[in-house]
Amino acid sequence: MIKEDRRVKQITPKSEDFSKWYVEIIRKTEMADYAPVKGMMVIRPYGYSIWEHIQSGLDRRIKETGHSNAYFPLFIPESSLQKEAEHVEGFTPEVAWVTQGGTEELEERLAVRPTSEAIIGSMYSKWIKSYRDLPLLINQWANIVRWEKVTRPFIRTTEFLWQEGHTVHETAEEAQEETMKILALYKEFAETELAIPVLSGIKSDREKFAGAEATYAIEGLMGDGKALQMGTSHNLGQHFSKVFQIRFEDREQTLQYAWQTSWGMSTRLVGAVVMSHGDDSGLRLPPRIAPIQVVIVPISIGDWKETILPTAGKLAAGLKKSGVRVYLDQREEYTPGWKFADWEMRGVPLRLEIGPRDVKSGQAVAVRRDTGAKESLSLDSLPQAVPELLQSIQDNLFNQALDFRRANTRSVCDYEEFKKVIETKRGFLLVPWCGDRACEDKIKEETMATIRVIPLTEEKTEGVCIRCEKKAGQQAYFARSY
RNA sequence: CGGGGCGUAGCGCAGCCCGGUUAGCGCGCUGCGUUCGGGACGCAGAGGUCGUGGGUUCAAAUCCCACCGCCCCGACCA
Repeated sequence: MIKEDRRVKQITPKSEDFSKWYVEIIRKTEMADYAPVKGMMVIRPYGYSIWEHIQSGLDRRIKETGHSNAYFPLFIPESSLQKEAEHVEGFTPEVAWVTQGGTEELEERLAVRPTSEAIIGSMYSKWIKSYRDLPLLINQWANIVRWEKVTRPFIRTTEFLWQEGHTVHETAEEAQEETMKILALYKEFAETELAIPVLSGIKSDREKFAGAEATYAIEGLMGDGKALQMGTSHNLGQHFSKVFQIRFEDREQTLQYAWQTSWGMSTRLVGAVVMSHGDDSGLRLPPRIAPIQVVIVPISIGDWKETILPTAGKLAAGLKKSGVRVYLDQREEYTPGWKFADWEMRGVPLRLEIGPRDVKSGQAVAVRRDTGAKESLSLDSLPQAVPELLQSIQDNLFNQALDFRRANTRSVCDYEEFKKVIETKRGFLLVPWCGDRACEDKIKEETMATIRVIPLTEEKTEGVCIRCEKKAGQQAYFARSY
């Protein structure tokens, strides 16, 4: 029998060095590679395919809720970017500038978009005249540049891909409704497609988007106990409409500033999938976003090309017909054992092995990536059984991640205990908080933990602030984060 | 941007202290053959601006300076 450790010799164990484990997975599975410019990466076909599946699931939901895609320019005139004071202040440290076109110095510098509120605001002011033009519901898929000091593949790169929704509404209520609708959409997406349970709620002022009235977010818990912001939905109020003069004549024939929202999710989600589900053997991909959902490995013995391959080929065709993304690995230069390990590392949810014994008995051995469980299934049953198995794997990955998050979410009232848990176990800590920025800052200074979200409950909280012992009106989830 | 570590073949590393033939090893890669139900084996091969640029020296992977990149730990952020 094969010992466990033989399978994993290529990857640093997760428990030994999480960061190293993460980077090794990204590179060894050929998801991405470092580019010549600091902080920039190439997304290779395997990684890009995961992103494409994320895109399609998200794009479908965005369209189903009435939004249309459009595309705005990469460059933003400096004067536009500087209109919203808080926005400029927030983004200035990480904006890349174009100062020259060809050999000519530009009269006005151009910002490479760090986000598109400014450029979109300047266009919306031209398009919106009447309440009849509202709501305006636009999304764009784009690349973004933020000059970050510390980068990590997928999680934080200088350039990244994302979608950003930018909507305009007649009333504050409608804008708020939109903000919450998208927050719910993001949560549902993360949980059903990525199999990552997320907390959702509102950000503290300290953590909110530069220029927003309020920021809502979904937060996932990664395998090392650190939180990751996975999507944000902002209620922009009238901040941008006032500076970009986005005005409309309302139903009472008075001129009003419009109410806006913006929201985004990015290629960071690919990193979230790796860090939520991966294990010591490599990736474990949720079937819904896996580039390959099922790999068929024929056991290459003797005259296998005549005796086994036809059956394997028929099986592959049958699965493809039932909508499964299947790959028949008929490479001759690798042994079956090598292929098993390789596909496990790449996170393929389900493997089907077919050897001489299986052909004889009309079966195949199915091996789940999530549990490692093996079972023999009849070939006839597979076109039905495989989609069910994939769903079961999807559900199990979600449940495992949920168990992990539950085990690592703690209610704490004592600050000493808080510090101890953050230091030793990490995870989410739900604690009473007075609502003061000063306490939040001190907690960050002293423990490196920040408020991830403040849950959206109507319930009143009893007790006193964990840090200052004033009366706490609310509870907040704290964690160390990426 | 601060503190620490690292950069030698595609990947992982040795060599560097104490400068001195053609710069090594494992894996991977190429060819041929035997194999193949959990990372096969034999034989033959290919592959290197020793991160980049300067300097010291008769001589630099090795010593000195600068720069670049990556990783970790902090300050800032999808």
